[in-house]
This record gives sequence, structure tokens and C-alpha cells, in this order.
Amino acid sequence: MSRDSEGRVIAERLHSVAIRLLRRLRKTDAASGLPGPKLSALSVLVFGGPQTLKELAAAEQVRAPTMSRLVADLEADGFVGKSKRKEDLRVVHIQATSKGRAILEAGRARRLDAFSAQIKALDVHERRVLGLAGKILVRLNEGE
Amino acid sequence: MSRDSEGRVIAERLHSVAIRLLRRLRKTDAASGLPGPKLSALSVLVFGGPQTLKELAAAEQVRAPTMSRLVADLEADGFVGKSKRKEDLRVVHIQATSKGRAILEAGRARRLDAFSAQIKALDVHERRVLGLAGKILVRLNEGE
DNA sequence: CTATATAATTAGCTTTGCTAACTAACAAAG
DNA sequence: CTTTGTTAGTTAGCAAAGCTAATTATATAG
Repeated sequence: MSRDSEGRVIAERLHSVAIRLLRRLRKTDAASGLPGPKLSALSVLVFGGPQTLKELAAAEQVRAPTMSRLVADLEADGFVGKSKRKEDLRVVHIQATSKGRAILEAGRARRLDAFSAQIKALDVHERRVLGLAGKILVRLNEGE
Repeated sequence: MSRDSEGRVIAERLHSVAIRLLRRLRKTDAASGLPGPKLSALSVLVFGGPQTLKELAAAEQVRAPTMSRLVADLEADGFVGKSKRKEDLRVVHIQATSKGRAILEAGRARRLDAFSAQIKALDVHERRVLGLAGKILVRLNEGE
């Protein structure tokens, strides 16, 4: 196979897999209470520390108004807090609350349980391939 | 790292990568005219041949009403056709039109161009890892 | 013939994305 | 210091795509 068409085939396969994976994971959200995008933003705050709204939107590759609403919802539920600092009263600093950290663990666990169980069941070689692929894809996404 | 936490780490990384990948790809849809889920359903019809609505919904891991609307939109744009057969007048058979096949190629190309260009730029080893990972993930998703 | 089951659709809701328009706060020029 | 422009965030309003519940039409079983 030519390098060109090999790249295209891989891209299409990963594209289609990503769509199906997220659809599958979303099905568990009804039970967990916290849907994917909110879980994802919360996890950035928990693992990446406090952020401004703009930074958070950039990290999640989403526009400011979208993140503004996600954060408002998370705040209404007590999962994050907002604050301002006198150096610049325009910017809003957002940090996860302890309630947020707790729900994150529970939510992510539920959402990913079935998937990580599947991965655990793979043989050593396949797990290694998926681990490497994840790293490569993270790098590709960061680049863009 | 324990096998347990290794599986969890891989699952979380792939989860997060999938979210970001799709958000990135979606940005190109405005230009292409045909958003991801419609492109994806159309591609099932083009590569998998005609399907009933129920089969198509199952293939796309979506409920019947969701697929019903996607198909209605695709039909309104002339990308798919519907037909009934006298063996069972309840079921709707859906097939891609030639216009559908054409837009699929253009749309997928646009949507995936940047991504497959990135993949082409990787070294042989990394491309191989992504290719294998795609296959493994397809298999995991089929199982579920 | 009636009752039940199945395929698809319709109606209506939610979430999440967007752009455009607005407000508030800061920064720079004159 | 005031005007002019820029930046951060929010609000308003729209669209896509997911869902459940209810409806319609057809098939099948008793």
C-alpha cells in the first residue's frame, strides 16, 4: 500500500473508532450524572490545577462562551469555584472543589470501567500498542 | 505499574484523545457542509451497501429516531434514497445515491486531510503502531 | 378476527457546540 | 485625565445530534 493511502486508511479507521467509542461511553453518563465534556473540563482542573476561563477553553479546544456555560453549570452544582484577583479584575480563575474532585473520580470510573476492563483483558503486546498509540495521538493533537 | 492502573491510564488517554480529535475534526465540517455523524452514516451505506434503518442505527450505535432524522436530512439533500419491498412494508431500505458517494469522498477528504497528513509525516514505526491500534479498537468496539 | 409485536416516524426535551453582541476592566496616546 | 482601542467573560439566540415516549402502519400468532 502506498504511504499516502496507508495514512488515509489509518486516519479513517481512527476517526470512525473515535466516534463509536465516545457514543458508547456517553451511554454510561446518564447513570453517572456528569456528561463527557463536563467530566473532561473538570479533569483538566483537577489534574492541571486552577485555570482561567480562556485557558480552560483552549485546553478543551472550545470557544469561550461554550466553556463559560459548562463552568456555570459545574459551579451551580458545586463542583468548581470562581474567583477574581485584584491584579486583573477581568479574568476569572476557576478551581475544582473537593466535591468536584470526588465526583470526577466516581464519574470517570463509571464512564471508563467497561473500556478499561476490555483493555486489561488484552495481551501484553496489544496493551503496549494502545499505550503507545495514545501517546502518539496526544502529541499530534497538541501540535494542532 | 500494575496491570490495573496501566489499563486505566490507557483508557483515560484514549478517551481524552478521542474527545479532542473529534472536536478538531468537527471544525472543518462547516466548510465541508456535511457534519460528522451524517458523513459517518453515509460511509456505512457506501462501504457496507444498502441497509435498513434499524441496521444502520445499530451500526452507528444510535437509537432509531436519531438515525431516522439523520436519514431524513440526507434524503432531503439527495444523498440517500429510501425504498420499501413488498416482503415487509414496514422496513425502509436505504441506499446511497451517486451524489451521496461523491459528497462522501469530498467531505471525508476535507475532514481528514489534516489528520492524515499528520499521520503520513510520522515514521514507519509510529504509523505501524497507529494502524494496529485502530484495528484493536475496532475489534473492541465490535465486541460491545 | 383479535391481540401482540415490530419498524419507522413524530413530538418534544437536553446537551453542547457556534457566532454576534454586550459589559467591564485594562492599556496607551494625546 | 480622557478618549480610544483591546481583552476577558457573559448573554442571547441558533443548530446539530442525542434521548424517551407516544403514534402509525404492517406483520404475525392464537
